This record gives sequence, structure tokens and C-alpha cells, in this order.
Amino acid sequence: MQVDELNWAILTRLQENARYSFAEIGREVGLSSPAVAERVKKMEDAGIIKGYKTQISYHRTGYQLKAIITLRAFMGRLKPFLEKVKEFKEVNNCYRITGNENIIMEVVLRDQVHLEEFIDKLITYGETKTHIVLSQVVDFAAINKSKIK
Amino acid sequence: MQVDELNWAILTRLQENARYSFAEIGREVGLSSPAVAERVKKMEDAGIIKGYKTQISYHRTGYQLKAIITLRAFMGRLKPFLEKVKEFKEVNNCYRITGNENIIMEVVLRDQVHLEEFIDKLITYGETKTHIVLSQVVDFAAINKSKIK
DNA sequence: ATAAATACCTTAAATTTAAAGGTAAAACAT
DNA sequence: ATGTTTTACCTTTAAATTTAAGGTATTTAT
Repeated sequence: MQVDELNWAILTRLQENARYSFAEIGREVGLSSPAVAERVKKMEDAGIIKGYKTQISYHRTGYQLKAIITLRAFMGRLKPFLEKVKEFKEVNNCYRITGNENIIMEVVLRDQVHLEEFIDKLITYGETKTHIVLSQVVDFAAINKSKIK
Repeated sequence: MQVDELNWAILTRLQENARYSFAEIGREVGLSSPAVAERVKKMEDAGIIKGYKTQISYHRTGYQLKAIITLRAFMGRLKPFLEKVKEFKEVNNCYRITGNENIIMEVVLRDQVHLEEFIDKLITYGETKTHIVLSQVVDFAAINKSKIK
């Protein structure tokens, strides 16, 4: 499936705010709302749109710490980790990467105690390196409300 | 503002799928749709909800490469970088972190040529390390369509 | 040339949202 | 303790949106 100019315009708006109505997008790109709905459905079916996610400020909900943790898995421990990591609710995002480390993940934690507990879980799988996130430099979501008219 | 059990239930659903209707969420958590709308608006105003984003498979749109790049900024080059990075459309996410490197970012690129061009832009600011993403281990969004009933 | 598929349209019914007004319980002030 | 205010919901209703159906013109395939 190809992503033409109209679909890019639709995707751009949905990335800005996933709760935009199809009617609103249609007005902006010059299509009827059923036409937008149909194009969106096709992009979902084709796997171009993977999902719609709400961005939460964990900082405001008692999760004070964000960290980037890399893992260099011990021999034979990568596969068990890949299975187990799906259960770790602290993990926001996890990639398998090239380089000295095998895994990089973004985790959200309540505090240092929680971080320590989490690292204790990880060290059975491999050697970890932790980087505390000081600030988010690029933050696309900050200005979006559920609907902008 | 406190996040009580009802708000967590609402947030959980919105994280699963940001396009769920308030009516649908209300049915699941036992509230009327105006009550859900009101709670969501308050969480937006309080900054608990930062935004609603659509997740796109860049792989399906010609952007074949995802990479994690760290930057160890040269003396006096961190601040200029922090300003400039907002303009780099390749950057999906960028954090300032503790440790040997100052910056970690997630970037999306068309191909190796594009990666090379991008690194050329970065090396005026500092020393970079690039890790190609092989796969996404944890992917929450994969199963969500625009509406599940 | 004809048939089929595509991408849109319009219309109308079902659903959702948004606004308004009401109520009961909790929080606050006197 | 009592009265007042606020809060968090409710219901109702109008406006808006979504969904489904049916139609049309243009492109694609046979």
C-alpha cells in the first residue's frame, strides 16, 4: 500500500492528536468524513497505523523517575529475558539493538527504591547500565488537548 | 490532583487505545459519558494527560531504519544542540540523561545514506554512538484498531 | 470494449459529544 | 452544629460525528 499526499496529511493530523475527529480532518484535507474513515481503516489494516496511545505524565502520578537501561545479556539469557520483559510493567519501551549491549529500554519508576528493586530483577539476565532521564528535550505532545477546533 | 482508581481505569483504556469513545469507557468503568469527559478534561488540565499520539509504522512508509543515537556533547555545544534538535524531523524522542553521554535519542531514517547524512549533522555538536534497532520487543500498540467494541 | 475495482460522494440512522440543569454527598466556614 | 459551597455525578437534549448503505465517475484489468 502506498501512502499518498492525502494519507500523509491525515497521518500528520492524527500524530498531532489521535483524538481528532474524522470530520475535522476531512474539513482540513478536503474530504468527507466517511472518506477519511475509509482511508484510516485501510492504513490500520495495512499496518501503517499501529495504534493510538495516550501520553501520560508519570511524573504527575507518583512515578518520579524515568530511566534508560541497557542490558548486555549473559550467555543463553537473552531469550528468557525477551519473554519475561513483556511482564515488567515498568518498561515503557524496549528495543533489541546492535552494539555492545543487546537491549535498551525506557522504564518508569516511583523512586530510587523502586529502581533498585527493578535492577535486581534485571541482573539475573545480564549486565545493566542505567541512565537517569533528566529532561525530555523533544516533546511533541505537550500542547494537545482532546480536541482543538 | 490525585489519580484515583476510576481515573486509573480511564487512563488504562486511553493508553490501550486513545480513540476509545468516552461512552465506551463509561460503560466499562461504570460512569456516564459526560462524567468520563469531565474527568478526562481535568486530567488534561492538570497535565496528567499530555497528549494523544498515533503510532505509525515507519517501516511501512519507506523509513526502513530505526536507531538509538547517544551524544556526548563537546564543550559549550550542548545548549546549541538542545535548541537545534527540535528542528530535526528524524528525531522521534530525545532525552537528556546522566552518565558518560548527555543525550539519547530515537531516530527514524530512510536508509544508510540518510543515517550518514544525519550523523554528519550531529558530529558538529559532539561525539555520537549509534545503535541500530533490530526489533521492538515490547509493542503495546500492535493490536489496537481505531475502535474495538 | 466491457467488466471490475476504486475512491469518492450523499443521505440517513445510530451513536457520541457537549451543554445545561438538577441532586446528593462531602468539604468548608461561621 | 448548622448553613454554604463545592464536587462529582446524574439525566436530558441538541449538535456533531460516525457508520452503513447506495450511487457515480474514473481508473484498472480482462
